[in-house]
Amino acid sequence: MRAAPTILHLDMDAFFAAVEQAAKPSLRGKPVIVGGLGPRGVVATASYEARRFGVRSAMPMAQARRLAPNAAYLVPRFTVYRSVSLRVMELLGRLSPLVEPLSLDEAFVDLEAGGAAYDGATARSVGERLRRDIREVTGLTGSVGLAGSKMLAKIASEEAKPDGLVVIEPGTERALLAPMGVRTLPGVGPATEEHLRRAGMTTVADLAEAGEDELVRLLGRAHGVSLHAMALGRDDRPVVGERDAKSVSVEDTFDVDLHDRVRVRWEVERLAERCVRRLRAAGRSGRTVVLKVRRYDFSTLTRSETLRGPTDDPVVVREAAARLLDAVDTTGGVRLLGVGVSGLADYTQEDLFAQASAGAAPDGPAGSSGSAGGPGPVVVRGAAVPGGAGGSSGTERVSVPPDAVGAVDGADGADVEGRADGGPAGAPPDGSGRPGPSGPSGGRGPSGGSGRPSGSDRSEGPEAGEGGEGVPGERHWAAGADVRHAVHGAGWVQGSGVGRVTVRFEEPWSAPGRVRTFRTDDPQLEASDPLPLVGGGSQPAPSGTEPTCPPEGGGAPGAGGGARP
DNA sequence: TCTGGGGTCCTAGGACCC
DNA sequence: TCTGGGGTCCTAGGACCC
Repeated sequence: MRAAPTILHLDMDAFFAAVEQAAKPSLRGKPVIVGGLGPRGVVATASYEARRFGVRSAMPMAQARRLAPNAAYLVPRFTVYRSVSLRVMELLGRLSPLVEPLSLDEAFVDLEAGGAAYDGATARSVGERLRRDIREVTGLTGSVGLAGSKMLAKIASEEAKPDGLVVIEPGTERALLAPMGVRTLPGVGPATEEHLRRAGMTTVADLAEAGEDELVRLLGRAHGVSLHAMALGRDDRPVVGERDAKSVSVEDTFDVDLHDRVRVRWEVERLAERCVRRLRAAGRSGRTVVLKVRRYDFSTLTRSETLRGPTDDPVVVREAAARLLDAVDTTGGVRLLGVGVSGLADYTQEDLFAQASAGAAPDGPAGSSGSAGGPGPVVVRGAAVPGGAGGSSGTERVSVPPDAVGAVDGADGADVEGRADGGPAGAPPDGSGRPGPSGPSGGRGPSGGSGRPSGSDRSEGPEAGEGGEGVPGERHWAAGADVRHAVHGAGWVQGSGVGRVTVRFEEPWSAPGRVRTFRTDDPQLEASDPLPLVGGGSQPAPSGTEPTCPPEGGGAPGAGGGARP
């Protein structure tokens, strides 16, 4: 809690949807909903136009379609969101060395640390300038909150939405918070809210009044103490820059529940390999493998196994995941499967190599039972070894021998080898022809029909390397995806079905474009990379036209029904 | 046509050790 | 040989956030 409102919280307005509107002129001013499009999809972001119909984040897509049947429904394009986000984060970096990103569209900035502001007036002008810069560089709007603590800065930006700025002057926070609902405070979700309500507390003032002891009794130590402090407006959490990830995981929800045990196993192995690819892309290895299973009735369980040393070997992770699956009853059907790795080690393969060639390869029972030494640089490779409390399992963990280099940088060497011994090959065991769940919905990919599973993969890794998911035979065109036609140029998929695909040909800087329909197997049509949103640096300038301002965009003439895929 | 995907943090019990 | 007690690691689950 500081005496000047020099903690800034930025929250981009309806980020994914706003990016889509900036990229697709015909959608400006119209309801746009981004999320999974399959039968089990949910809304990731709804534009403000769509919110007027009652559509909200995390709402099942089916419900959104009932509320706003004429909205444009689009699959997320994380590559684009990530690049826009990078631009925004760069702007924040100019204000202070202390920037704490919370997600692609949100961050805290410590203005004091950057010497950018020292009181309410300077903070406000920094915030206003930031908003202008963001608009200029990205064409999008963001809301800014300024206060003396993170909690209040975040509450302020929420109040500022959309497209605004709010400063909470230190000294006024208690009075401001008192009448607000408990859900305003970070860390209070539906469960805690209900818990508190049953105890007769619905406002922040109620919490402050209840006292710390009472809240601890009700909610447990950590939660109770922090909630009481927050209710009094006290929050000393510092803004912290880049933090290392603590786990990496991937999961898929299937369009229809999986019953076939062989298929379930095959999916688990596939997920394990995807997970390892992400792990490696981040240059890390991990010690605990976690399997997640959500059953037909939505009950969810996790099983984990801790190895004797960290690994990034796909074979090891795959086999551990498969072992964990063996102990899970899946009768009744499986809705979701996930594989994760935690207990991440900091060093990379390069370090290990250096270490191995330096002859410093560790020996002896590192990290075995007890605390001695912690997880040393012991890489589990080849032989999978649970390192449970007893540590009795006889299998040897293997440290990296110098000659393992081939397997190390040839990540795929290990991969291929793994497949030879029964790992997932190119097609699912049930012969359904595609790895993705094939359901009544016509065989869309996992994760709600983005077509390609990576469509909803927000990994920072090279998601294109995910194997492409090439469906032999028919091509699938996801709504919102970028395409290029040999004659008509750049466009995006507005919808597809019964052997036809409808494409709107327009670019971020063009006027709303025309729609044409093709056969799904039209050889002149191909998937393409996304176009950059706005000029800037190396990008093609939006010659002559207005800088992209999503909400207006010139009224989107001639877009009768244009928003509907 | 019920409920995504990627994370973080906390709690609680049991094993194990000193 | 009656039951202490603290610390760490592991596992499982739950709440929450975007």
